[in-house]
Amino acid sequence: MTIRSPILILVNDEDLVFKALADPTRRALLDSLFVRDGQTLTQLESELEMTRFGVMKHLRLLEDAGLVVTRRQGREKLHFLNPVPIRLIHDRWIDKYTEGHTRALLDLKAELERDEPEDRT
Amino acid sequence: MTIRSPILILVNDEDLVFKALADPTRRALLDSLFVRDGQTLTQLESELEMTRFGVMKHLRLLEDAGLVVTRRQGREKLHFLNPVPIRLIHDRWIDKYTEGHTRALLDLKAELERDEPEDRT
DNA sequence: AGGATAGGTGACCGAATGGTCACATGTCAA
DNA sequence: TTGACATGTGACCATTCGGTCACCTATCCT
Repeated sequence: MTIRSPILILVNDEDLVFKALADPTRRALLDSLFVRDGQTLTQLESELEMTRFGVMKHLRLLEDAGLVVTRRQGREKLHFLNPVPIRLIHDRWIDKYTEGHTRALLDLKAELERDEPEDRT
Repeated sequence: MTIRSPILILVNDEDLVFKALADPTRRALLDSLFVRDGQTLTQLESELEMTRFGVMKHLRLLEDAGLVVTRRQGREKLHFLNPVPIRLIHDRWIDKYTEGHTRALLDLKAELERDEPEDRT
């Protein structure tokens, strides 16, 4: 008999993770949870220019992908950010031996952008 | 007058990166380049069940996203994996103070899966 | 109890995406 | 120079995706 861990369930399907990250609204939701964890649907909706139904649909995809974990509290549903799938993406294509080079490039990039700030989505 | 670095051009639009990663064929291309870097279009096509045109279209998106860098050599075009955008995704949602916890969770997951191997896409 | 509030379901439509093909350009090698 | 090879372009079609709405269920509070 094998024991099935909750973590295995959280990060089951990689395709769901990448599909979930492909939408800017869903990335904004992750950003919001990164700043303040455990928000409800209504709280998250108030920060976006979208209907509640749209936000709900996006949160559903994030939850299916394991990027967001939820906990019910009375009639409210709290949403929490789960960093594990993101870390797995990193580990997939970043070689441990070349990770130093990547870090060095990013440091250089930050150095250059300090003089020339650039707008991002 | 400001100097525009090549690195800034490589990682310009985050949306292109996530859209590029959202397709399983494009992820397979990155996997192939991770194993053997600098492959041509024809080499990459031979590993996939798809027309040359389809593969070309996918490589175009990966290049626009900065995930793949190319170099022409005669009539051939060599493709190289660029890890910088992946590292940026990681840094966005992995807090440096909680990174240890994430690593610990993944170690535990690996421990559990050693007894119970699971198939992935 | 009963109204207000938080969350959920299924259908629907316009827009974007994945994949293929006919055709075109540039390069090597005999 | 001529034919073979590697790569590129634009149009086209089936499918998927993002967002909204009408309608429904569950919980809280007076």
